[in-house]
Amino acid sequence: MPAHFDSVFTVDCIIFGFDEGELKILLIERNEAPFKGWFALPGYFVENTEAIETAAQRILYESTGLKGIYMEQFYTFGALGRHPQGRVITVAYYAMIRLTGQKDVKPVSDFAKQAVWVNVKDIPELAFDHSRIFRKGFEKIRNKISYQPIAFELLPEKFTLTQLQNLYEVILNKKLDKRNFRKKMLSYDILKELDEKQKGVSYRAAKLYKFDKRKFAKNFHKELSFSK
Amino acid sequence: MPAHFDSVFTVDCIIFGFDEGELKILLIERNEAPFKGWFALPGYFVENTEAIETAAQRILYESTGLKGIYMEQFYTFGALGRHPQGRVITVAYYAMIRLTGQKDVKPVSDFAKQAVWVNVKDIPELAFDHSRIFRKGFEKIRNKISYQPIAFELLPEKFTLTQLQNLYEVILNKKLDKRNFRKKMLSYDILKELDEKQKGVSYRAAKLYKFDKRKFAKNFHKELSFSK
DNA sequence: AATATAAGGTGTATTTTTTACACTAAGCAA
DNA sequence: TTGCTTAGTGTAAAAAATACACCTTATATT
Repeated sequence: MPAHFDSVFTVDCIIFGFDEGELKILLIERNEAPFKGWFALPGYFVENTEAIETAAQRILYESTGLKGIYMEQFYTFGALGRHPQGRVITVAYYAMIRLTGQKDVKPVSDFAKQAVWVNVKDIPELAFDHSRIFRKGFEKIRNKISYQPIAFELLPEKFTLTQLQNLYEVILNKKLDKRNFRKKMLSYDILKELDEKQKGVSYRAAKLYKFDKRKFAKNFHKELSFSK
Repeated sequence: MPAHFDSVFTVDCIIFGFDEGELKILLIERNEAPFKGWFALPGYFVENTEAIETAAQRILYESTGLKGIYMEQFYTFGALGRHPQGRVITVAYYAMIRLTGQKDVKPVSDFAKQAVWVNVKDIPELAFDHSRIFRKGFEKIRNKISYQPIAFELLPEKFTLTQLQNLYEVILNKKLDKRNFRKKMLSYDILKELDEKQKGVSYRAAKLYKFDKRKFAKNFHKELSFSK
């Protein structure tokens, strides 16, 4: 690696997952200088023959083994001095993935010692300006969830309304009213009620729902919003 | 200029102005290849010792002679093949400026033959992927105006409610109801009513208002929105 | 001075959306 | 059978959004 960079750019990714009622992101522990031993967002240099999008997809794949996940670019960081070795521009993306719980995450690249899922409430100080990048990205999805149904990507394909509400609650960081939440969510008419019920719970099982892309495309001109 | 670039990046700016009831952007006519003779967004390469923000400010200054205007980064374009000479990443910003009508715009740099204000409804096909950049930026301010008072930056310091409404109408591209608009805008309590009236009109003069930053900071937790 | 012209400025009733709030039903476990 | 835990439901009140039309005021014209 060169001692000093000239106009290099990287892609960093905030990869969100929802697991056991907690919103988490994937962090890697760096295995090389600078910031060796620190936690950081998964990211790497972009090849010169690679579109930014493609680089983001590659980084996601190297971090999680997943392909074809929707990623959204949310900001580009280019302050002087944000990288100790020289001028680096970073294009930041976020992704939301479906954690089935059992799936282990094994980063392929060797610049990372390990990858871990960390609750968004417990994010430590990160390498470079990654703390700032994280805050900006988190704020972005918090805003976006209010008018776009991005939350479904974090849930299993079949989910209960209570799970959906919990997810909204952890993203928005506030309690919502159960009746109002259900009323409103159902009123958008973008969910498909299944004939199935939850299994393996030691109490009354809840109905399962699916996100219905077709209905969404037809009905979704209104905006979603939750204030209590 | 090199025949082929390696990992170079640029900043392009959409500079909005509001003049005689029309929303316009500043375009330059390119004076060098590629796309010589085409219209393009003002933009240029970023120096390696320059923060992205600084480059955006510099480009604004070179295009308009203005300094210290608020600019917002809205997207970074990095598809392969978007520049005929090689890989170029472009960070796009928009700015909103106060056109006092008489002010001429004289671009300093010699890569531009001329700079012109063009109504957003009459934008021609632009160089590179600038048409796409424009559309994305315009969409952004259209969304943003609904919940942030960015519109005031386009108006003279003192303005009438009708002027403000006209501006909203051209940005949102729809007619608004006069009584509802006024009621709502005044209800936010972010305007200061002045003791002055419009001058030089051949009909009843309207009251002038100012945007009141203090009131805004105090009162503005709600969101602005207009649907009719 | 009278009149015409053009935009300024205002209120209310209706509909829609948001909010607040509490109990019964169902399923499992002991 | 009882207890525990979450599922699931409705209504009334408040707030926000919408639809809608006429009088006022300043200037220009005759």
